[in-house]
Amino acid sequence: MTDRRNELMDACLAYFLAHGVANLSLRPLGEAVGSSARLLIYHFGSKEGLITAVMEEIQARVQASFSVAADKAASDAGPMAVFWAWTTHPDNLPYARLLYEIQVLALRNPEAYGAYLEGSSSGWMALILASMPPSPEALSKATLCAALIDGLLLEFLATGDLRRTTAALELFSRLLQSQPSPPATTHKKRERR
Amino acid sequence: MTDRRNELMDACLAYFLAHGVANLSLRPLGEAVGSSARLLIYHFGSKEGLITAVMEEIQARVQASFSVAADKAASDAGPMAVFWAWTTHPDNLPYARLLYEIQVLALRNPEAYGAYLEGSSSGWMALILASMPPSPEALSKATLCAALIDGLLLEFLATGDLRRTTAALELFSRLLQSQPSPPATTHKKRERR
DNA sequence: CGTTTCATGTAACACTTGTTTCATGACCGA
DNA sequence: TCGGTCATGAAACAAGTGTTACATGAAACG
Repeated sequence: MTDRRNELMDACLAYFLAHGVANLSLRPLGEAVGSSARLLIYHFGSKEGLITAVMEEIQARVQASFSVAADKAASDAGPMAVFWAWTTHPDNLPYARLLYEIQVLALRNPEAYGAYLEGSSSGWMALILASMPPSPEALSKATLCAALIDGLLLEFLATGDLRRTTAALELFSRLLQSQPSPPATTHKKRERR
Repeated sequence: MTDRRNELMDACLAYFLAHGVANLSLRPLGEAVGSSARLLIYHFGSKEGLITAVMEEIQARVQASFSVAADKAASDAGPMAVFWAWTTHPDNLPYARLLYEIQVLALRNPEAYGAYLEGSSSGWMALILASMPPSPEALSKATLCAALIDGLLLEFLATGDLRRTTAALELFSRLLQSQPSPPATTHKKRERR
């Protein structure tokens, strides 16, 4: 019943990753996936329905793929290094690019794209917070880490310079580990790692 | 001679800041600026010519506005704090949003938008590098600072949470100042931790 | 077999896109 | 006053947009 629909969904997903969603047009998309604009509307109701369906699928895949990677290397390296390695992998990079695109689109019309932002930067915040020991600065620290990954990833996408961006991340990790405790706490308690 | 053109340019610039450039359409733009698509093409040659002209003007304004702010508070606070305060100012924020938009657009078609990326993240790299003492880790450090500002700004644009993002930036500044020297220099190899 | 549902193709509809053509004033130097 | 740029308007053009109406073939089910 939804057999052909699933096939189309997979093909559309690949097309989204390759061409983005900002200037999406049904007729070229239909032709690229071996179908037609007519059938895309038939199976997904409308262009917006198609985008919604595909983006939900993308979000599910991203989370699934990342959770696998995160479990596998839970305490192997730092969580940030794990996430960085996963995101910059060539297989996963198109997802990041697409999520950036949607995030920027959502800045202008949140009612259309705001729903997909859960999987983006602020969505990872909770995940980061959960993997951190609670502290009065946990929120700032999580924001810091998330923003840094975001910025480095955008820089990597723009320049393709994996070495420089990775070096910057490693420098940050060193900074983070060298100073676990903020300047003014009650009384300098030893932090064990 | 180019009198009316300058008026139109100013109005278009404001429209760009308010509505973005991704889904720009000449007829609504013309109406919004008290003109018509016909005249926009007449004065700027084509839609692309208009975008080029307006983006160049925007870039000039951004650099001018920021250099003023930077001179005024050169060593007042840290350079990052100065830049952060300038960027998050409500008057300047639309510029950042537009530059993000163009940066993401440039990820998909660099031949159209790549030229405007000089004012964006990687463009600031040289500026940051110049304001830093030279060191073997200067490049990583500059990349780190630029990416962090980028990520935090994107997070601020998406969530509007100025307090949290600013706190994260301050935490980062503290981290940076607490560890000015990298781990492995010539002497002093007691970096074992 | 008849009927109903699903999948698909063709063609159209109403609309928007960037751009161009033609025409009309307005102003300005000669 | 004449000629010539400059600015502007109305309308059209070809192409592309999402979407829909109509028709058709196949397959499933009674």
